[in-house]
Amino acid sequence: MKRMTDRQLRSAFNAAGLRLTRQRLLICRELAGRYDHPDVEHLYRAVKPRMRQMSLFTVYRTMNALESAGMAWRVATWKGHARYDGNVETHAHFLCEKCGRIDNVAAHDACREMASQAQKCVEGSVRRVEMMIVGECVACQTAAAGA
Amino acid sequence: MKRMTDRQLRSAFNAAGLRLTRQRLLICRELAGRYDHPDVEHLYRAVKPRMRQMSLFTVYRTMNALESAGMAWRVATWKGHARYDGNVETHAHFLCEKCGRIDNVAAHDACREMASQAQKCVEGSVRRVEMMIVGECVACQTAAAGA
DNA sequence: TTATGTGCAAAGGGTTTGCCTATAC
DNA sequence: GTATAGGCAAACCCTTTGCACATAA
Repeated sequence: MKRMTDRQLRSAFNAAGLRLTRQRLLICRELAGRYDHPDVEHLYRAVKPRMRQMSLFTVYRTMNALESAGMAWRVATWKGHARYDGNVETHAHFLCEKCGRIDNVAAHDACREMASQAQKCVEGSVRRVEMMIVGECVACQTAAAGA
Repeated sequence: MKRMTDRQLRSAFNAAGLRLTRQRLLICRELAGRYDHPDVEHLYRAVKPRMRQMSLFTVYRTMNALESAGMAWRVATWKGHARYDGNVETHAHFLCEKCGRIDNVAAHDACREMASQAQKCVEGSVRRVEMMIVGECVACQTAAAGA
């Protein structure tokens, strides 16, 4: 999600037919400030201390709403957990299969190529493009070598 | 999975420390003959009539084994179902968010670019690259327009 | 022969849904 | 004021695991 004032965020929500509640505002702010592509559980744990009555269910529902509105992307599933990204522009990720770490990747050329080609390659409509490099991160490689 | 004789398939399994059982053979053959990226349930339904004692659990375990061995890829998750592909070369997919249809996509240039760049873009090791175009297929667009 | 895989049942765990209350518009 | 969202609990459903038996090597 791009840097937005509360007012801009409210407009974005309303344009999507959604209301901007205090819970949703807090979740959006948390997601926008993160680059680790958190799952629902992590978002909940980060946000709960700042709002006592925040519930895990609300985070689930908020993420579904954001995804439907195109304001956030479900970028991967790791060990059954959905992982989210507030950055809704075509960009690539690296997923470590061992620890689940997801990094942004600067594969600009490939992303440009894919973004520009996507619509020509398919019959239907294109909503977004996901590019993921799957492997093992350095930390896990080091740990495995040491063990 | 490439076209293989039973003998070649057995060698591939054994090289991965796996045994080629009648169940696994049947599942592999089914997966190799499909281009719709089936989930476990669909594989099971296709294979069950040809082997009475085949169990759903075995399909789950077989797919996990194939994935670990790099003989099949879990290419997407749709509505909580893991979807599999026997073709383990870098290629792109189109996923229809409405109906879950997954097609192969001929985005050769982008795939080549991504495959050649991937290792340069990340610190860790690269196991595979997934490229997915997400949108709505023509059938669903038509259905929506007609409704 | 012996480690590996299968079948079954039951548990596990992330996610969704129904209902009532609270709140954004 | 009214439709929408939150809170809670219970249900859902895909998937995994433990154990005894079967089987590939």
